Amino acid sequence: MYNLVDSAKKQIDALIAEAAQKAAESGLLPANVTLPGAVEIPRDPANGDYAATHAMAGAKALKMPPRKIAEAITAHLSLGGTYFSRCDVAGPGFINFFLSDKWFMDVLAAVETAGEDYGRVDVGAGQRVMVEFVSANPTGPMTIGNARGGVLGDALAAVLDKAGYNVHREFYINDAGNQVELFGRSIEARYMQLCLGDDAFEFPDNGYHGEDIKELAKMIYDKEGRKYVDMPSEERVRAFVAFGLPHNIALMKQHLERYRIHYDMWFSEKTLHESGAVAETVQLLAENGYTYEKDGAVWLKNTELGADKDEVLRRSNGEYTYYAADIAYHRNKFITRKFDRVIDVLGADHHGHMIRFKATATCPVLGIDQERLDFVIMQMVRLVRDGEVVKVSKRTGKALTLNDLLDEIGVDACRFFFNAKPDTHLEFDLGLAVRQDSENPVYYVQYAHARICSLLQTLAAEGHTVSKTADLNPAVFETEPEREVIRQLALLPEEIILAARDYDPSRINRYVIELAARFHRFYNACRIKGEAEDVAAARLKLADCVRIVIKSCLSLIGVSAPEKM
RNA sequence: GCGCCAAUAGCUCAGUUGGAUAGAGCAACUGCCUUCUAAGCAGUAGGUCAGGGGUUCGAAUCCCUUUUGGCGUGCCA
Repeated sequence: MYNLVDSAKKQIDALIAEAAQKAAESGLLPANVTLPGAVEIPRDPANGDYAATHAMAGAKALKMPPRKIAEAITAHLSLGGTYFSRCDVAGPGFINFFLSDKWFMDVLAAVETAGEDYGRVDVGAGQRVMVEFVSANPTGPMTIGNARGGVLGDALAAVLDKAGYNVHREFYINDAGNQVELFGRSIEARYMQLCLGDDAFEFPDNGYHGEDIKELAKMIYDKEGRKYVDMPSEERVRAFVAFGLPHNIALMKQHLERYRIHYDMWFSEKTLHESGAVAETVQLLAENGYTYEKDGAVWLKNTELGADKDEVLRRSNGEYTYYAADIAYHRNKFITRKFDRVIDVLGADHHGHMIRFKATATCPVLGIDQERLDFVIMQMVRLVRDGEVVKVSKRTGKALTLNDLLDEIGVDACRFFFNAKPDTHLEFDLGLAVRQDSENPVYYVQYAHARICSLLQTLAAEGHTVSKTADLNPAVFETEPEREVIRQLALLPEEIILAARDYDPSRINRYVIELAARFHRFYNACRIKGEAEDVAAARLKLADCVRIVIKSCLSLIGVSAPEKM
């Protein structure tokens, strides 16, 4: 575990505390003061590699001008044996620290030692965390919204893994309930129309109008002919569901694998009904007075738990609702399978459900630890074609499927593009996305990787191989572009910590774009061939470290790192 | 109506627990390949951080409010 940024910041905290103590002893500062400031990385490197705000933050408590406090501190700082070569007081009272050569070398050494595991931290301490994501209804193909949820969930899981959590990826299959019934009746209608003519059988209200339903009916017809025509409707629908669901689920698995998403488990909602877990959960709530009956249905007193409305758990027809099953499902996650933390990645169209479910989770008899249940709500994807918003709906069948999207723009571009901050709306312009040119930032990053691979290969052919950090001249990185690259390399562990803390894997995109940019700048400003031997060796090492980190970041977000472009 | 999310350059978006002169990409314009990949780099131009109050040494960031947009508010999932 290497985190040179954290090490440097901690050193500064300690240095300032020590200097403040000495300043107090010499009477320059009041005694027994603790300064609350923070250590930051200034935007402009002219303001130092790190800046401490302690003097400004403490001005009020000490009743002294910030600059005077800063000067009292710096007068007592001893930087010998630290990562810093000098420090200044600047602006309103910042104490700016400048890094020494040793720090830059230690960063490269950290990348060298850890390899592609560089950036790993242990904030998770091995806690078991489940990330449930996509969980699309198996009543049709996955859409562009699922494309976003898939990337977000999978990359979040990868980030949490790198942050030291024990991660489990799960897909919840909604293979029970009304929508499944409707799915079966939609196939039935298409099948009967195929056998008896379009007007011979009425299509159900709110049925699924997609082409895929017609194809399923056609497959049944081609395989078994008119066998089902005279069967009672109920039996026929059951048979069609039994055919259609596994077919669709297999297809979803196939498409998600293509999207480089692999689940540890596909969890069937139906099994919760069959095992009695749903009935048991509703029973438990009823026994403890959290339910009431109205109009023949069983309701959950969710308003008593802080929600804006009550929920039906068992419909008047005797069937349990999705809501009841979802409670049972979360009891399964926490109680049966004992996950330390559960994260559900949901679309914004489910946020109402999330809010009410959070209220339900406070119900003490359920044993769901709401402190350990988190939601990532991702805003909708707006699909735009030629400047016009395209309306999509699974039920009307007018959706662009995930698989079509992968055909059009490729897995890499798709994974990179959809890994955007969850809580902002994402505009997806079809015309733009189809373009496989430099407009897409994924090529920018991949190009940096390919460029380095080519560079290493070319130089290796001339006898220049990558050295060990220990063999480098420690004072050789003199130019700003070189140092900028190393500063960025050092930042990865912090990025992993923040991405895991905020459930925002898109930080990795931004991080790796910035790393690539700094590398390209370095590449244009600094040559390797023809330079003095120690300079060439150090720069080659630098390039190799960038290669390692780009590759591991891309792998984290599920994007390939080509060696040639 | 109520609830959740958002509003930053012409467009798409960054902006680290409140920090120094608000950044990048695209689009526009100007340069840079007989030398390691020009899918690259350097530069120019572009801003009432939606509007208005407040908190403090200091606000795009925190609080209040108004406006605009998206989503939700089913015995659907």
